[in-house]
Amino acid sequence: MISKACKYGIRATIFVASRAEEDIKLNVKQIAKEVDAPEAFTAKILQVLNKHRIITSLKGPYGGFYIEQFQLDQPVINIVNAIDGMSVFRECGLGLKQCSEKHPCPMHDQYKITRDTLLNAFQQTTIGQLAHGVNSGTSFINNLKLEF
Amino acid sequence: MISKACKYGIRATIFVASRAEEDIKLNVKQIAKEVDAPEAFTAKILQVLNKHRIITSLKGPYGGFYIEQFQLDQPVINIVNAIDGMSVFRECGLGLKQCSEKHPCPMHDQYKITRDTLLNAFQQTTIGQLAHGVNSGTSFINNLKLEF
DNA sequence: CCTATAAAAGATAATTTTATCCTTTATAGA
DNA sequence: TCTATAAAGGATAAAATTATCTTTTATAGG
Repeated sequence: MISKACKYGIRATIFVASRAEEDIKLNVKQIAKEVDAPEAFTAKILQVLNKHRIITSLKGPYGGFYIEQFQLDQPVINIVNAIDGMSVFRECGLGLKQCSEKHPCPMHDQYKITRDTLLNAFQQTTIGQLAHGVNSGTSFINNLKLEF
Repeated sequence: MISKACKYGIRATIFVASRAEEDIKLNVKQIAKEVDAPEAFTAKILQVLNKHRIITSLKGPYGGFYIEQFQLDQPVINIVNAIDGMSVFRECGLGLKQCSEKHPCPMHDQYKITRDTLLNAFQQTTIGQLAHGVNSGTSFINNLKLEF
């Protein structure tokens, strides 16, 4: 449903947002490492996010990625839209090109509910809210590092 | 979330099920055509479905695919499980390898709800029920053929 | 203005998923 | 037993997605 690129993008954005207070910029290496994503691929995704004004970037020394106050209030759906587009929320659960109330697939009603539930979650939740969860230690954007 | 192969598989199964009454067997060509899926790929999928006893096949002349009465009562989740496996219903919405109540990603609760809603739909719905919808004309397994 | 740094951009590669083709096996009927 | 039919199985191929590497552009500071 949602691409791997988009998931990396959401995690990266939340990380950058979680550091909004500190007046520092994060570079690709730091971000990729923190969110357990491949570095070069993360760079591409950050590029897209910057282009869509989800986050902000600055080139050169002391440059990097950061998030501005107004960007913290953006809903998470903006990230999904930037990377995957909105079509997933219109697509049929059984893959039909035409599937609607008038011409529904056999699972239309049930699938629509789940699709809309997820869309709603993405629309109602802001980047700032998720970053706050991470900062307060109630949620995480990376995997557990198991020492051995 | 759910692969294209799985969607083709569900549509194909529903079609075969919708013809359970008639004592005929359907061949790959007929099935692929009816559900708007590529023929050779559909053949592979039908193979898997037969192996998992979602549908039944018979080789040779007058052979083909058909569904038995007891198979009509199977929940749709059995098709998903046969083709994609159950891992999608355990996977993290933001792609973390470890994501659980104890170590949740920032969207864990919300994503879990949608994931469970869909799982529940697949578990509660039988193949026979969906086939009935198609037979009664309330739902469809193929695209509209627009004449021009 | 020069240098070092970091993102942007462009080209390419690897992997996964989707799709096709060819050969083998099973089976019904003549 | 022979032939025709249709699925099963195996080997490839094409497309899409994920991932990497190299070059270019912007910018801060000396």
